[in-house]
Amino acid sequence: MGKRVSLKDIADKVEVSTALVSYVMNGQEKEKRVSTEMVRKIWEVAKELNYRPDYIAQSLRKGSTNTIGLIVADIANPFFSYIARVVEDETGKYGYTAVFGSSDERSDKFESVINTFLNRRVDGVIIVPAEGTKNYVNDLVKKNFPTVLLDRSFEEINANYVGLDNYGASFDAVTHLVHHGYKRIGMISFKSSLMHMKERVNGYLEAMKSNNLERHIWLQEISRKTLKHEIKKIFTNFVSGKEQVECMLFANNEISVASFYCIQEKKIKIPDELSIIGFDGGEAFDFFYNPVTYIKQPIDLMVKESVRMLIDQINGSSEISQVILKSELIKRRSCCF
Amino acid sequence: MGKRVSLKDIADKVEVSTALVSYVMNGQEKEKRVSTEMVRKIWEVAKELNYRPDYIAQSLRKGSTNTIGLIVADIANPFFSYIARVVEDETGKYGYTAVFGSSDERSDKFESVINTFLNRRVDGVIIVPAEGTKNYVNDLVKKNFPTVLLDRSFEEINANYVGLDNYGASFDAVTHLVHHGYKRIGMISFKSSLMHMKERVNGYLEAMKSNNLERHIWLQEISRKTLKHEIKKIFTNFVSGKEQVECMLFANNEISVASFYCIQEKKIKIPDELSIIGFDGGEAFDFFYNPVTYIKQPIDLMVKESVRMLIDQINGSSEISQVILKSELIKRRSCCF
DNA sequence: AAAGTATGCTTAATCGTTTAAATTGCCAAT
DNA sequence: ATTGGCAATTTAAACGATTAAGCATACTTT
Repeated sequence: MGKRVSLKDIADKVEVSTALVSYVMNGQEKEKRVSTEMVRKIWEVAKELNYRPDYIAQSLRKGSTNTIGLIVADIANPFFSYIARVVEDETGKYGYTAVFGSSDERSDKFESVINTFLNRRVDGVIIVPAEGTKNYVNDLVKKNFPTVLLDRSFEEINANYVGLDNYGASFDAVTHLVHHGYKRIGMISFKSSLMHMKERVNGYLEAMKSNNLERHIWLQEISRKTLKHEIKKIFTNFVSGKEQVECMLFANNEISVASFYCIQEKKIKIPDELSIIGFDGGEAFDFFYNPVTYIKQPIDLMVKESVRMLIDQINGSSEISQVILKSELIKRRSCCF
Repeated sequence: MGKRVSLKDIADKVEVSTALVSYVMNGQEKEKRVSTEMVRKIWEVAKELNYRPDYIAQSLRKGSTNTIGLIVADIANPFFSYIARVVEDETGKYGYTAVFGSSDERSDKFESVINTFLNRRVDGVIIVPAEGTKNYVNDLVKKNFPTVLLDRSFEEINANYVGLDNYGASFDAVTHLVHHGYKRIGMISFKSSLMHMKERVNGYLEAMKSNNLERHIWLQEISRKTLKHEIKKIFTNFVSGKEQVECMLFANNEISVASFYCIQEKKIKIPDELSIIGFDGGEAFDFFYNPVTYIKQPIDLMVKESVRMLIDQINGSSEISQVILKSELIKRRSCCF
């Protein structure tokens, strides 16, 4: 493979020092008083040799890579791949490149990915933390490593965070259902120590209570590892009439999609036999035979804000802030019609 | 932020040279005859200081970054995000990290992304080429830069390539339809100079011809830029009875999904009024009110193969090969029922 | 004429590694 | 006594950039 062209190659050809070439390449010809004629010559040769700066060498010298890491649960999940896309575009605007990694919701993979990022000297990270990564994340934050938590956070960690008002989202959704006459409103969520999940559940519970529907609370907290199996069990019971529930709220898109498959298979009529409402949206929600009502997160806004916060930190700001955004209920035929 | 720990910090503390520490860190204690006692001490201090090698420095010195670049059309598109996920896992197995970029099917963005990759000194690239990038890709290949084309290729370029038997996929799909009694079979595809698109169209055309259905050829080659608008026009005409077509083959998932939205909106009955069949699959295909028959690409296999080929090249192999894989027709209710 | 200053360029250290080659002691063999 | 060999370690260059500091030379000032 053709050898790379370095500053030295240009310097040799023009018969000057590499310093001078560097100044010109970086547009410092004014400050460093390089003669007009020399600037011309150097650019000419640089173009002739098709010079490309070596970012690796620049990074080593400058101590920064102009790279930020994004770690999500699974880049193949539409929710996260959309986030990735916006991160890519947004960081690009600031002259940064984004690198991605999937944690699979496992703390060991999470750590391995983030260690790789750190070894590669990313300037900062945007993290959708996985279960059990609290201490690791806390260490990062304490070390003052530029970090922004996205979508999920931990209690007792004072970190930059951008996320949804999850409590309010659930609360409002349930309230909306109640206003449409539903009483037996249930929820399927993950057993999780992560704040966002807890808040979604709390919003549901509190909304039920404040509407005097405590006796109708129907909460299935399932484990991610046995997702499909547990969902299947729930709907088998539902079909056999064991579960008295008119409407189900799905706590995220994984649960939603798994439920959709089950509902489709068991030919449960939506919304006649059961109303449903989920988080996040996506193609599955749009094309389910009756489009599914969902709680829409302002992903673009969330990502823009988190990138901005991260870049601020990288540039030295030590201000810590939590940004909580409002969701929007997209009403469709799967309930309240 | 806490200063990084370097080899020198360990060396200073143990009072030896950095070379010795480097040998130990790289497991070369045998070859370099480092004393057992010294090995112990160095590891002890390394752990105490929590030493992490600086990949940037290593890369500069070694001339390789252990990174490969993947460039797709849009990381938010489920087809590509799934590819990205498999690439991430697969490269990980070889000790490589993957970086991603989206071209948005634009040659200028494509070049800008790949230039960034090259400046960052990725060891190789897996490319889903965009329209109009043939010359650029050709240059890479000619320079012997490790490159694998995925999903799409160009004529007259002798590059490593992994893709589908697109001609056969279309041909077989149409043949299958013919066997089920369809005659007026149409296709919607993109106007494109890219091989995979042309082949899909050719497969359709040839299958029509060899079944004596030439008179029923109905081919809409639309432009990606005006996708939604043109799709809308097509279905408006269809509804008004202007188009005599019983079944439509969608040339990729973008066209499919755009069509699904239109079909849903216009309440066209599938498969009663129109049968449909698409490429790629995904949640949209699964949840469309009648699940959509589609041509399934063996993505896992394709990616595994392309990563393997790329790593081979990086390791010095100069063998060039084209791997063409077979698709599978996933039959569902949107046609032939 | 001496001193000051503006101009245009070079020198050399530095970032954190890797690694070929050199060095130092020590012991055994001639 | 000299040589050779081995074990254990050090030295120093290299990767490709950046950048503070230094050094001529020429041009103004007083």
